[in-house]
Amino acid sequence: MKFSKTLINWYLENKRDLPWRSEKDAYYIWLSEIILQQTRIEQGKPYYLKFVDRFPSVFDLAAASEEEVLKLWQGLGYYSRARNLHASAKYIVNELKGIFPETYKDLLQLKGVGDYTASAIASICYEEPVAVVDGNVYRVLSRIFGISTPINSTEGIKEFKILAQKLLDKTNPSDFNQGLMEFGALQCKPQLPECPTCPFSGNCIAYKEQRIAQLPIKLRKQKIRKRHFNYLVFISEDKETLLKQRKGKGIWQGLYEFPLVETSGETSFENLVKEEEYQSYSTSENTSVALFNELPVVHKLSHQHIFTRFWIVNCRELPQGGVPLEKINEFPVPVLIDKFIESYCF
DNA sequence: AAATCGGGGAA
DNA sequence: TTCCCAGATTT
Repeated sequence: MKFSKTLINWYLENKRDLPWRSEKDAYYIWLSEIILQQTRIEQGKPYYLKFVDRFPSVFDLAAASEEEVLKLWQGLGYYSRARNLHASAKYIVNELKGIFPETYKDLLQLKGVGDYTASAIASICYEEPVAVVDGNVYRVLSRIFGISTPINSTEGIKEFKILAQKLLDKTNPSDFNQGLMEFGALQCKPQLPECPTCPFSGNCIAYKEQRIAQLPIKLRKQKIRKRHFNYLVFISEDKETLLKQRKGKGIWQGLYEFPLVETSGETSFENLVKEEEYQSYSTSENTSVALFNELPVVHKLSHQHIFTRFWIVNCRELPQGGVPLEKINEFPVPVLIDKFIESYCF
């Protein structure tokens, strides 16, 4: 039987019931696709429900502040997705009169929408015959067709896209694309795939040659950078603290955190404030400093390990821009900061 | 072409 | 621990 026919039959029998499934409105599909980038369904699902509830239309999303969008995104990671989502919503409302782009080519113009997401929206919402290639698709195709080209090489990216496009059922792109991904997620799993019950096992090259565990092939392992963060948690007598918004290039852009002193290693409070601008009000009289955690909290990102110490600085008053402690939960913060706030209980 | 950007779940 | 997740963007 034809590949696409077998696949779609499997999909119609096995597909999960998900909140965005059978949805055709591009706004909702777009929302779900951005949320699910590099994110497991089970992790993204509650966020999707929150966003749909708070922003039922692209107009609601466009009218919100970036801070509110980031607050709703808090904990999901890759925060540029939230900022791009918000920017694109404003672009759609202001430049396109709220009408969503309807082709792969036009969808690509949206910030945060690349080849995968444009293909997903175009095929699911408009039945445009463009194949999606996500992590699931790489795995399924590399195994069934026995392809050893590294999936994160320029060659591989091109080769798998062409193959998926060739296999695509042009009369039913939506079910084909979703079926291929669903098949990878449920049947052709990374570990211990369900080969005995697989409808393709008879034609699967990796299965025949016992290379299931070796495919797909992925190159390079990024080395992890170690960093040392010292957060100054000011607490004034009128129960205020200081928060600063992260700007510029690195991690957590747009999120808030306590005043940060990054050092090359563990350090003392004296060394901490010596070179920083906080000494004006952190070393004056009537202040007391206490190291909250002797053992650094290790916050692990996929590309860096952050060794963190929190320093509690009780002081009489803060210069300006203090945040009342009861309002601290209104700010979008990294998980690292949120966990501290939860554990400290001001 | 390679680096960067989060956080969590599973083995 | 290690790998991976409905990837995109910057360097």
